[in-house]
Amino acid sequence: MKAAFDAFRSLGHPATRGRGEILRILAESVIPLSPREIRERIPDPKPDASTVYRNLTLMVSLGLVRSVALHERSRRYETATDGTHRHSVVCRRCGRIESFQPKKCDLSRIESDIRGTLGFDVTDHSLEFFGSCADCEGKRGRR
Amino acid sequence: MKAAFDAFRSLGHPATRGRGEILRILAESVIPLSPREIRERIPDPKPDASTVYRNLTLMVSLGLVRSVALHERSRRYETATDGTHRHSVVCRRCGRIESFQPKKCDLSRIESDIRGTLGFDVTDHSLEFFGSCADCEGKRGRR
DNA sequence: TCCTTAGATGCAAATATATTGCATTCGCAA
DNA sequence: TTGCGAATGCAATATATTTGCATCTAAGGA
Repeated sequence: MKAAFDAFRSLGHPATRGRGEILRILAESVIPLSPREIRERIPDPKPDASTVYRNLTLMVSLGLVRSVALHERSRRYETATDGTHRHSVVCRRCGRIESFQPKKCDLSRIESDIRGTLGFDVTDHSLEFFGSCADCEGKRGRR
Repeated sequence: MKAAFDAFRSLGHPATRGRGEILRILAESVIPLSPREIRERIPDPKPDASTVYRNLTLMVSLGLVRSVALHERSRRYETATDGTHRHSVVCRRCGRIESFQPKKCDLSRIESDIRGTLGFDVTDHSLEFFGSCADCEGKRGRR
């Protein structure tokens, strides 16, 4: 967890326990977490919820964390420090979430088309999949 | 707008003015709209906000409308009746949104991989791009 | 190690967004 | 035209997020 602290210091922000905990929790999770879930996993004494929000915002702007939108009421966050990029798969029936690293995520063609037609310089994208997980799939029709 | 009314009736739901207006407004918009924006565009007398929410939820479940998550506080909605599928591009600087129809959106490879590795039956996906629009791009560094 | 200070935190209050219960009204099929 | 089940308005409530401000703390310098 030393690395987490250095990440903040080297970017000119004090390293606090809460910040370290948030990064640790996100690094340990295999799926993106909501601010509430993150806070619940921090051992007591927990930081105030507002602190968690403020830190997540900061971390996103520093590029340490990425926000993910899974069509829920709140946003989720995932670690971005490992340079990887994950996509989430959400079950529309039970809400189960899984994340995976794409073998190759080649959207560069689309991104260059966007630059050409809309003049946007695309820096990143967000891709989520929705459907039914294996369990719910098996139960289909049994309602 | 007759079509909109028939869409509801044929699905077993009464066609009301509010429902027709919501579908019309979404069909006329070139970008996804938030519930608030949709309601603002409905001529007086406007339906109650709760009615707008209830109807959007219904329309999503009927497949008439699709929800889009652009990493904002609220969800946005777009028409789904034309069978097309759009992707949004969001400017991180000014918030400007543009939508486009992908020439070809071939994520079927990824989707079949997902079925194979995670056992999920993927029925749809959501893809958004983020970056800087042409205007903001031009202003870069001029802060 | 102690001191200083910019920045971080806790707490409370304010907003924004979304949902729900219930009485009333409306769409539409007979 | 009438009756019923579904839709709506309204008010209350829930949830998510943001903000002001007083206090506390991390981290560099003396």
